[in-house]
Amino acid sequence: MPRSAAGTSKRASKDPNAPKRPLSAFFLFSQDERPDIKKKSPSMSVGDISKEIGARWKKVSDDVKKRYEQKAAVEKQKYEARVSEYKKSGGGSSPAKSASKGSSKVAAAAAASNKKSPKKPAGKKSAKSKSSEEDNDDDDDDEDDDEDED
DNA sequence: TTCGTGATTGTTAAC
DNA sequence: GTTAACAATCACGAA
Repeated sequence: MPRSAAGTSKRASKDPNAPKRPLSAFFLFSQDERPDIKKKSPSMSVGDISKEIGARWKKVSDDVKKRYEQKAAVEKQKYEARVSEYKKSGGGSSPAKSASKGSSKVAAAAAASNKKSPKKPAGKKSAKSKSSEEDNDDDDDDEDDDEDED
């Protein structure tokens, strides 16, 4: 089924400043596998790599899956916390406010996305996070790691 | 120069 | 309960 077919904007309430959704177990798995697949097959396109990841995902043992699911659960908790903060900051009512100083990373990311993709809400192509914040320790510094511009 | 496309699965949230 | 959007990734093409 064509997921991107419907342009009905069922979720018109999508806020550009809303926290990004957490990565699922499969996506965490893909992040680990993608570099490996790329290394083995540099000529593979993103779509092909995705297929390969999907195939591998079906083959991995439950133990491995469980490990990724646990990581995904952690991400989910962080996401929920971020949503909480986001709603407290205005819940999209006043994006400018949160962008000013309300939500740390969300605002920064939104600002960055906004600068890069002013047309798109959350920037489907935001990405680039790895290149930019590869030095970012994957802990939970997403609460307050920016704001150095002030 | 900048953005969309493609392809995957899981999760979330709107209806 | 159902359904569709959206999450990461990035080379490449199109405008």
